Amino acid sequence: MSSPRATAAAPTTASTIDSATVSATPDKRPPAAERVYAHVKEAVLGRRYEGGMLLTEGELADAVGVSRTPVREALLRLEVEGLLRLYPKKGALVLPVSVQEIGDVVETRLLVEEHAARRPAGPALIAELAELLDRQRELAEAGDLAQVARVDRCFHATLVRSTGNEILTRLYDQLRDRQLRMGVAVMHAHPGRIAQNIAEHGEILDALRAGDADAAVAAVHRHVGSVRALLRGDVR
Amino acid sequence: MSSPRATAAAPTTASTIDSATVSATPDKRPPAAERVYAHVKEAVLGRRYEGGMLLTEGELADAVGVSRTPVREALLRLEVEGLLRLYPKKGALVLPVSVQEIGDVVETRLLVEEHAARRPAGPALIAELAELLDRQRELAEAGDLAQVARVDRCFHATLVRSTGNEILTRLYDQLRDRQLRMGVAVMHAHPGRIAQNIAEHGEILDALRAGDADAAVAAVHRHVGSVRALLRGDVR
DNA sequence: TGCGCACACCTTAGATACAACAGCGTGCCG
DNA sequence: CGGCACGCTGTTGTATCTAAGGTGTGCGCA
Repeated sequence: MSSPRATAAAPTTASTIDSATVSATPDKRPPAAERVYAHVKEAVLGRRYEGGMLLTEGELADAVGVSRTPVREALLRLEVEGLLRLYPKKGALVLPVSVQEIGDVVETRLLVEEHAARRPAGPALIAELAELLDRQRELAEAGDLAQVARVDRCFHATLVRSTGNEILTRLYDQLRDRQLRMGVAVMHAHPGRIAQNIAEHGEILDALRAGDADAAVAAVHRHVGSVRALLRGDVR
Repeated sequence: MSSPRATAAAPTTASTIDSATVSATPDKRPPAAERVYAHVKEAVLGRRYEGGMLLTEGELADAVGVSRTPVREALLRLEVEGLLRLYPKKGALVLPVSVQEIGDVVETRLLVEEHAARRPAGPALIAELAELLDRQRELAEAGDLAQVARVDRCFHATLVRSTGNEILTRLYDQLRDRQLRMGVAVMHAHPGRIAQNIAEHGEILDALRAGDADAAVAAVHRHVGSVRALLRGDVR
């Protein structure tokens, strides 16, 4: 634990020039500080770092095999995203999911998505959404739950992106990340939920196709509403 | 526009800091890295660092009188807030305000504020807003434009905060910051605007008092709409 | 004269070293 | 026996140092 410096992580120690430059190293350098960010984020979202846990820069530095400097960077970004809270001289607290947070996330999602659904949808958008929906159906039949969830998220993200508003798009992505912490097992726990999910997507798409803004908003409202119900039940 | 190199040496009007930091005050220390954040943010919002300018860590470190490490931290935060864009090995670009950004900010403001206005307002909220409006009237008569702007912002922020949604509250604050870059001189350039602003606030408050959600939303819509018109005209 | 290559400078990226601070336990003193 | 104070430990905050990357410029060569 207390080994201060990374001893193992030396992929670039290959001193022989030729081998290093040409073929031996398959360019194994995902931007360093990014690794920490990805590591922590994944761990927090995947609940491997549980809420209430206190992370320290040193620990993470060891765990990922870098120094504290990039760790700091990553922690800062994650705090802005609302996953951590940095305490001045104590460490980084993994924020526990609160009822407040769940409510806020869902309310904001609803606000953004309804806004997106209210706008008239062009043919390109409709085609894109239709394809995503098809894909989701296939994956659901194949039983690939993880992929289903991915496409589900993509469906919504596409809708939001269609507003052309970068602020909302970025915000929405963050919301989905935070929501990930709340309901990872939702789909898994309720297999029937997948069919309902797809059906609701279909309703949204149909309303958009028909150019009926009110219906689209209503469909989104129902859809997010049912997600909220699931999350409420999933609070621990 | 195309000036490639940063000519940012001059704007260090805050050079008085160093004298303050060293000896003048014995036990006074505003959180260190925060100073850089405040410095840069203020400079960017106040347009002393103009859009398109390329800041370097070293310059800022010198300017504020700290090392590059806290500068890095500040720059990172500011990038997330959308004021800067960090280019991998070049520096921090002060993002120029674009038409796209103006549109996005106003659209998002509108979305959030309308949402807030739609909710029924309790007596406490109404009282608070009424007091702010009064204060604004007084300040306007006294001719204190800066304070008027401050209270104006507070009025809206209070309304948004009344939703109890922390995500929206934080978002809204950021939006107002970004808007600051776009229309600092708006109020000053159009003195008659102040009266209109106060009148529009009054409309919002009245609608909330009456519990008429639709009217409140409409009033907010008009208000933000007129702000948008001003900003459009203020684009340079 | 024009093109290309190489070097030099300026930048960030990351690592490490150092200082200050907070919390806490223990031991001393009343 | 209780309270206070001191010091120890673990943490972040900051500074400095080294490596690597990129860009522009200038020189050499065709």
